[in-house]
Amino acid sequence: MIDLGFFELVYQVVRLIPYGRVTSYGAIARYLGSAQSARMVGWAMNASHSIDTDIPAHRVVNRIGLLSGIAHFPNPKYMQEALEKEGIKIKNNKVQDFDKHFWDPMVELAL
DNA sequence: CGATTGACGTACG
DNA sequence: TCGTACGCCAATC
Repeated sequence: MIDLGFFELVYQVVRLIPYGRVTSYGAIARYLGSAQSARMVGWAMNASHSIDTDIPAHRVVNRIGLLSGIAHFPNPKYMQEALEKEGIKIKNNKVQDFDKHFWDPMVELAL
């Protein structure tokens, strides 16, 4: 039985992030209705390591496109490499053209 | 069981 | 424009 808590909601949204796109913690939080719970999104990402589901957490960055969670990955450089592999340019742990690659669940999913 | 922290973001000075 | 304070909710100490 799936525990439809804040975490599962976050996981579902993150899983919907298309290839070559990125989003922010705040965007997900707002989509879930808890605009000021961006921290919880990060918390959920941290817990994503423990779950079986494949969570493309590397596609989730903070509002400025900074890879704030890079240090929390098994291999820190995996996040940057994964993003670059998807065609996203990373400079100084920051997503270039973040606005172009930004995937807003509220817009894309047309809430 | 109470206090602190945390992969963030917005508001205010 | 930059720096500091607060909120949100769950997990950890």
